[in-house]
Amino acid sequence: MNKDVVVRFAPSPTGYLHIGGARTAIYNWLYARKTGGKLILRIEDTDAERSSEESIKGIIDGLKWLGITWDEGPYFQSHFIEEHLATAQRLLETGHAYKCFCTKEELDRKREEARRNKADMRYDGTCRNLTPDEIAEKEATGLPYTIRLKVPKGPGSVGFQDIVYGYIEKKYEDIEDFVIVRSNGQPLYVLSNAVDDIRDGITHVIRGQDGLANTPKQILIYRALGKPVPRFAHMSLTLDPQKAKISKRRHGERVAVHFYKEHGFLPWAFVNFLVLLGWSTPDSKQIFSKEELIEAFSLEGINRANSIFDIRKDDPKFFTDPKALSINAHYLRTLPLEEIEPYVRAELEKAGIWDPEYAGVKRDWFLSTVDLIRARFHVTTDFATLGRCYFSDEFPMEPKALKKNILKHGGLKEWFPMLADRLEALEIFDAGGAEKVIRETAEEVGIKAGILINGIRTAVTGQAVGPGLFEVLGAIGQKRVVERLRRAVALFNGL
RNA sequence: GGUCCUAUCGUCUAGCGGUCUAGGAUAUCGGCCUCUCACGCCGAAGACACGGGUUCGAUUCCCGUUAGGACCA
Repeated sequence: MNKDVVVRFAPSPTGYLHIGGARTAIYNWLYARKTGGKLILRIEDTDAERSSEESIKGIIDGLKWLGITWDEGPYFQSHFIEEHLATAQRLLETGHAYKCFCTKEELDRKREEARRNKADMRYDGTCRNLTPDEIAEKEATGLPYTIRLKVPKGPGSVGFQDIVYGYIEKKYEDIEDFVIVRSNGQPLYVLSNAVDDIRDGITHVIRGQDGLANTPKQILIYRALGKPVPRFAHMSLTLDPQKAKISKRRHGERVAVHFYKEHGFLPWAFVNFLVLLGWSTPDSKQIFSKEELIEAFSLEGINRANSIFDIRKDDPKFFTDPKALSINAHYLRTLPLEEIEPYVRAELEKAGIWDPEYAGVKRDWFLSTVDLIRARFHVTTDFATLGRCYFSDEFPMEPKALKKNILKHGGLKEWFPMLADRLEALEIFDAGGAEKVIRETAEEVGIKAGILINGIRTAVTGQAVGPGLFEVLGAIGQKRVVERLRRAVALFNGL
């Protein structure tokens, strides 16, 4: 293992794993695998109010489903609060931080005043220059205090070379002496996060662009602590079509990883889609195997502009980003059958139409049927819905198909039984044999073969569309085809 | 309000001063294939936010404007 690279994924367990978090996890994971480095999973659960066990489980399940593997952890930030506070104490002792006794009221007043003067409110450093005696005096009265980091005075600046955004610089004078420990004794995120990253030996911080703005503050903490500063790579954010940040509140389950698991996405297809949301190779390659992606990945390929996850809320044709569906469909029809077999099985089991023999004596039939129908499916759930007629005798009849392909041609009332008899009489029932029977019958009764073909398709599948009919008949099998044709005569009774 | 980031087809993006009459993917439309629908193949339409510079030459560099986003409050 390459000891030179240690990255981490550090989610807050305040909800399910959403696509933004998944993307961050994927980039960290890819970078670790690419460099032979180490990925640490750290749960930042210090917000006890909003954190939950359920959410931790959801995140871990989501990562596992995506196929993201980590080398260490999960660690829990809440286990290290003492260390965060001890670090603040050390900062106090070394003179890099100070106690601030200013009350909320005072600060609010100053803030209000600043607003009236159209100036920015930065902490004015009232307590920075307190003498030891003054501090002792205030402490003796039991006054609560926050701990603030001493930001250097003067004309300098903190800068760093972000791998994605380039050189970012912030003037000292634009940074106030920021709070690192609240008056109630809670460490702030900027501090906890930096302390954890130091302890875990993180060399590359790959995180959302929302961390960009407080990176200078964190660097100041590293410096005050005399620790080496890691490299930073901030990634663009994922927005909704209204260019608003995606959130559970606004978008519900649709932005959750588990939604895609439940709606028939293959995990790798989803990873492939997500990785392309804000990252690309110079040749704009679209489809990657895991090995290819690890090989091709680079932090430099991350786009600086935010990208839009094109969720379609009320689109009848696309229930989510069309590109995501397209990539999923691509994998569904091109992956080796054995790879999608378990997913199809899971869908059929969920629908209650799984036959254990599909994994036994009927496995060859099962795989070839999956192969026959998969080309026009987008998600694995389609196997249990659109593909139901191949695995169950109870399947819905589409009204439009019924009308157009069956009821419109009254002659089918006689032709269906005729075809049933002839197909039943076939000694070898296969695509070729069925085709011969159907075409000859069409000629005999003097109609276009298409009328019989489409009528039969609807009678045996309930649909107007599907694979070539003769292959369909071969897949459904002689007995069921004959039964369904005879049963179809009853469809005319409703007239 | 302050600071910072960003801006190429509807969407994801390539482009890192001339190779751009701006390439790919997806979505859309048309054609071929055909028993239907897909797949596949072929084709069409579709973008450099705006305004100034710099330069012999800007999508590319600089500055403003606008818009969006983030962070701090």
